Amino acid sequence: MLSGDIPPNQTIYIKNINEKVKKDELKRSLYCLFSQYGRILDVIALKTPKLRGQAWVCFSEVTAASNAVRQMQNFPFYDKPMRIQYAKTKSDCIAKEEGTYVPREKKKKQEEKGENSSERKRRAEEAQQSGVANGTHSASNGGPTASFRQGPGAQETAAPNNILFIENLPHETTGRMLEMLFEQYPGFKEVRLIEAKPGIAFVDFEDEVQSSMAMQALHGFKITPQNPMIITFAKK
DNA sequence: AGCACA
Repeated sequence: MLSGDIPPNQTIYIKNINEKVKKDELKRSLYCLFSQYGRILDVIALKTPKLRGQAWVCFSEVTAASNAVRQMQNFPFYDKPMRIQYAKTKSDCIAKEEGTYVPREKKKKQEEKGENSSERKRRAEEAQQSGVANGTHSASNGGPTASFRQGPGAQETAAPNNILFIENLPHETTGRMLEMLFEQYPGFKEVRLIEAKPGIAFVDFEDEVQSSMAMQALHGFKITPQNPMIITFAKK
């Protein structure tokens, strides 16, 4: 097995993360970056001496984790190549979804089975609330959603050009986050956030062919479940 | 390098 002899897991373990980035920003960026592979149940990052520079991203499907491990391997994230493996153990959020979550008691190894059933029932009830920014939509599997529609009656659309206009961004979106999404595509030049208008941005590419590629790939990408990116060509 | 669930 290429990924260090660890069997596939719904959760990926990421190391070699730039330790300078704040925990909260880190979680958001990871969520942003990895939700192209599937639904994310939780993102875990701790800054304790033992755990800084590492993170866990829990997917609802193992296949999503597998694609993420392969395709994002060595991805330059905050200037450091990510090292990605499957997690060694099952995440709590996954166990909760399955109704098999048992709160760890001490420093013991986690037990596989043998808990009393009232505990189990109580846990299963809590299983519906998961972490971070998740949603109950089904789309967003195997890549950014590409729901392209240019309805009639919509406002006039600008001719293809090298500048993309991004709307419907969560107000917390940072330039860094957008950079990480768009710089994957050839010809990327820069992201411009508009101070006065949160929720929108411009992204410059070398030419309109390259901007089109990025648009097709990222239109509808959900930064949060409520925020599919709307991408059009900027009006010149 | 380091595998947790504040």
